[in-house]
Amino acid sequence: MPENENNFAGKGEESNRYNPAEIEPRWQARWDADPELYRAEDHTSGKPKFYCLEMLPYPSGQLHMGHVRNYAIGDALARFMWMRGYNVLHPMGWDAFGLPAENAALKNNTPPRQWTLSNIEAMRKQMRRMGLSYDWGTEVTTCLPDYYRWNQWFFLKMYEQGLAYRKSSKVNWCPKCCTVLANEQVVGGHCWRHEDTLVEQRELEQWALRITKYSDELLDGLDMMPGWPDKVRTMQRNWLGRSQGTMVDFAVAESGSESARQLDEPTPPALEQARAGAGKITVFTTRVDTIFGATSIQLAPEHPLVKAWLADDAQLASAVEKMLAEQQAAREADNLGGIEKEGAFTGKHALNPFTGETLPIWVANYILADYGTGAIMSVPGHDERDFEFAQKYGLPIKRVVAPNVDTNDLALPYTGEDEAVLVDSGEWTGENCLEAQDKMASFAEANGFGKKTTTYRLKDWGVSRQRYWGTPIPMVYCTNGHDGVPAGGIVPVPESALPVLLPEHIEITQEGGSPLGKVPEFANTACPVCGGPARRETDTMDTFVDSSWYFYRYTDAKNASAPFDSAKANYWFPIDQYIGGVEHAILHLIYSRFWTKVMRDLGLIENSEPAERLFTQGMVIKDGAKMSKSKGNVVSPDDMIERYGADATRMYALFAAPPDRDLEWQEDGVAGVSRFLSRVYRLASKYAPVVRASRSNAHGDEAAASATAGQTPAGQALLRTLHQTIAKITTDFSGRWHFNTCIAAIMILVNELSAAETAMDSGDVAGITIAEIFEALVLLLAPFAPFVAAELWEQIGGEGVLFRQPWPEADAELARENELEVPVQINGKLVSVVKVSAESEDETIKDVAMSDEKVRTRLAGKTLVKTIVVKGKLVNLVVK
RNA sequence: GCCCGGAUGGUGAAAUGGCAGACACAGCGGACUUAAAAUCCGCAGACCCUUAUCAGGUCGUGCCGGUUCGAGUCCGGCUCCGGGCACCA
Repeated sequence: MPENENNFAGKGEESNRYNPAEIEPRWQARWDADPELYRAEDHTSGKPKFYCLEMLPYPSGQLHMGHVRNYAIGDALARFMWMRGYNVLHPMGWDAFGLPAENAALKNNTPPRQWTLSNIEAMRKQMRRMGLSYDWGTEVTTCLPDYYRWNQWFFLKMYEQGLAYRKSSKVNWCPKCCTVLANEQVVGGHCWRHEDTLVEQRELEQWALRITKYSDELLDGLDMMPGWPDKVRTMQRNWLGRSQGTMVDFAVAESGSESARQLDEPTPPALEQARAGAGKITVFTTRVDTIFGATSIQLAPEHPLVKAWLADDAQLASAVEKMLAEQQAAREADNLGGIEKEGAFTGKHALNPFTGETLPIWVANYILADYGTGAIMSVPGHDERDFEFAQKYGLPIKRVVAPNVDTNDLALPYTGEDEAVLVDSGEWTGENCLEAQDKMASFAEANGFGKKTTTYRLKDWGVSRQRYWGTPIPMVYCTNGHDGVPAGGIVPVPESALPVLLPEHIEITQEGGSPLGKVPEFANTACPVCGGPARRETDTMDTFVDSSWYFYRYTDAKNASAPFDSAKANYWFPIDQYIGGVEHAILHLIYSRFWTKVMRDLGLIENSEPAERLFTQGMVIKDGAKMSKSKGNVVSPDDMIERYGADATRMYALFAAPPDRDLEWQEDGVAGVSRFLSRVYRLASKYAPVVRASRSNAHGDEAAASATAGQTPAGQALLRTLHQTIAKITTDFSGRWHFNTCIAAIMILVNELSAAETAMDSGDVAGITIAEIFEALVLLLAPFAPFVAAELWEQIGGEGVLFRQPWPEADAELARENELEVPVQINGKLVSVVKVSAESEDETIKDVAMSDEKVRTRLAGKTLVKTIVVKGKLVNLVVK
C-alpha cells in the first residue's frame, strides 16, 4: 500500500499500522504451503477426538454470506478445540452433482464436469482466503467416480437387502421436456422452463429406498438426541407422522339394481378383478371408539374401487373426473389446503361390522389416496372435516361421545377423547374413549374384521432422476432374460464392475427424457449374467444420496477398496458438532440418519445416529429481508474481504448477533470490527518488545510466580479483567456459543488496555504482567481472527504454531473482584449503590446499606419489615 | 387452522428472577490538522423540574392480568412479525 509510505515517515510507526491486505495474503501463503497444518492425527491417536463439521456446500461458484457465517462458527469452534488439546477433524467437500450444472451446460455450452470443477476451484480459493482451518487432504467431491462409485456400492448392498426396489409413483412430468421435474422446478403448476406448459402428474416406475423400514427407529431415536434442537426434532417427528389406529373392514353390500345393470354389460378384466376383491373396504381410523357414529364411508377419488365403479356409472365418472381436475388445479396453484370439500355418492353401501348398519359409500376429494388405506369411515359428530362434509351434503350427524356421562349437550363436532366417554354405542356405552379404542380394536381383531395398525406419513424415498449429472444407478435390464430373470428383468451390476462411469462427452438438450438414454455407448450393454444384450438403467440418483453419507468418507477419503475403513469411522463418529442451515432440518438430516442405520446394519459402523450435536444457525438478512439476487440485496463476501479483510468479515459475522438468530448485515459494523482489530494490532505491536524481553528474561516457574505476585493496582485490575474474559469465553464455547458477547468481552479488555497505556508506559504495570496479558489476548483472538492473531503471535515472539498452543486457563483468584458495588433498593426500587468488600457478611452489607445517606433519608419515618441481601447482587429493604 | 421462534434506545444487540440498554454501529460535541480523512477523548432511553449548572423526579423491555421483597426474564390471556406443516382420518 503506497499511501502508507506517504503517511508514515517513521518506520516504527508504520509497523504499528494494521494492514490486513498485507498480513492476510502473507499468512495464507504460509498456511497453504503447509498441508499438515490442520491435519488430524490418526485414529490410533490417544487424544480425545472432536469431529467438527459444517454442511458441505453446493459448488455454485460463489460463496455467499450464509456460508461465511456457517464456516466462521465452525472454524472458531475447531480452532478452540484444537487449543483445548483435542484431536480435531475439520473437513470440507462439495455437493457437486445436481441440476444447475446441466442448466449451465445449456446456457454456456460448458460441460457440467468442467463447470463444476472450476466452480469448486473458485470456492476453495475463497475459503482459503477466509483462513478456514480445513484439512484439504480429506476433501470429498461427490461428482468424481472415486466418490460416487460408493453410492453405487451402497445401492447394490441395499438391493441385496431388499432396501432398494422398483416402485410405481407419481411424479411431476413436463410433456415438453419429456422429463421428471423436482417439486422446486414446478412454478405455479407450470414447467419452470416452459411457462406455457402445465406440469402433469404421471405414474412412473422409479427406484425407491425403503426408509420406511426404519420409521420407528427414526422416530424413537429423536427422543434420545438432546444435542439436536427441539425445533428440528419436532419437524422430523411431524414429517415421520406416526399414528396408531385400527384398520376396520366394511363389507360392501351389492345393491340389486346396480349389479343387474352391471351384469348386462361387458366387463373389462381390471373391473372384474376389482369386483372379485370388492367384498370389503378397509378403512384406517385412530378413533375406532367412534364407529357407532359413522354415517358414511368416504373413498379417495383415486381409490381402486372407485376406478372400478366408474365404468358403470357415467355420472360418478364425471364427478370424480371433476374432483381430480380441481385437485390438479389446486396443486398447480399451490393451494391444496384451500380447496372446498366435495363428494359424490357411489350408489353403493357398506356394512358397519360393529352395528350391522348399512352406510352409503361416497367419493370425497378430501380423502388422501396415499395415506392410510385411502378410505375412511366418516364420523361427522366427532371429526371436524367429516362434520363439514356431512353438513354440506345433508348426511346424518350422530353423537357417540360426551365429555362425561352427564354432559350430553355440548356442540358437535366434539373431538375430545382423553376424559370423554361413549354414549349410544351399544355394549360399549359408558366406556372411556381411550380404553374403548383398545378394547374395540381387539374385538375387531378377534372377530376377523379389523387390526391394530400404525401408519406413517413418511413414504419410501424415490431416488430415480431423469437427469444426466448424477450417480448412474448400477442396474441393467436383460433384454431377452435368462434363467430366473424374465425378458427385460433387473440384473444388478456386479461389484467388481463398479464404478458405472458417467459418460463425459454428451450433448445436453432440453428435451427427451433421461439424457443417458440417448447415449447408446452407455445405454446398450451386455447382461453381466448371461452376456446377452441388455439396457442400462439410464436414470441417475437423487443428489440427497451423495450428502447422506459424505461425512463418513471424510474419515478415510482416499480409500480405494471400501467407502471407508470401519476402524477410522468408529473412532471419529458420531460427529461431535454438526453445523448448518435449518433448511436441511428434514430431508438431508432424515436421509443421513437413515443411511447411518443402514450402514450400521451392514456392519460398517457402530453408531446409530450420525451426529451427537446439531446446531442450526440463523439466516443472514440485509435490509430486513433474506439476501437474494431477485431482491438485489446481496452482499458479496469477496467485496467485504477486499475492503476490510477476512478477519474483520468473519468476526463481524460472529459479533453482530448470536449464531442461532438471524443476522442483519451492516457494512458499518464490519468497519467497526476492523477498527477494533486495528486497535488491537497497534497495542500488541507496540508492546511486542516488552513481551519478547520479558519472555527471554523469565525462567519457568519463577516467571509464573512473579506474574501474579507483588502487583501494582493497575496491573491487578488488568489481570482481573483478563481472567474474567478468559473465563467467559471458555464457558461460552462449551455451551451457549454466544460469540457476540465473547467478542464484546475481548473489546472490553482491549478498551481497558488502551486506557492503561500511560500506566503501562510509565512502569506502573510490570513487564511480566504486560507479557501475560498480551499473550493471552492473542490466544483469545485466535479462533475469531486467525490472521491477525497469527501475525501478532509471531511479533510477540510466541513459539510454535499459534493454533496448537494451549488455551489460556482462567485463574479464579485473579478474576475475583475485591470490592463490590451493591445496589440498594427500597421496596424494589433502586435508591443507591454502596461499595463493600467482597468478603463482607450479609449483616455488614446491610449495615453499610442502611447507613448510606440517600437510604437514611428515604427510610426516615418508615418501618423496616424485611431485608433481603443477595451476596454480590443487591440489598432490598422492604418498608412500610 | 396447527406447531415452533421472535418482539428491548435512531440501529445490531446485552442482561444465572436482582442496578435494563454491556459491547458496537450511526449521531452529536471536543482534541489533533492550514483543511479534510484517519486517530484519540467526551455525550448519548423518553419525559419532567431547573434560567443554566449541580442535582433531583417520573415513566420505560409489543398489550392486559398474575406470582414474587423484586419480572425483559416465571405463569395465564392476547396482538403483531418470521419460519415450518397443512384436509394425515
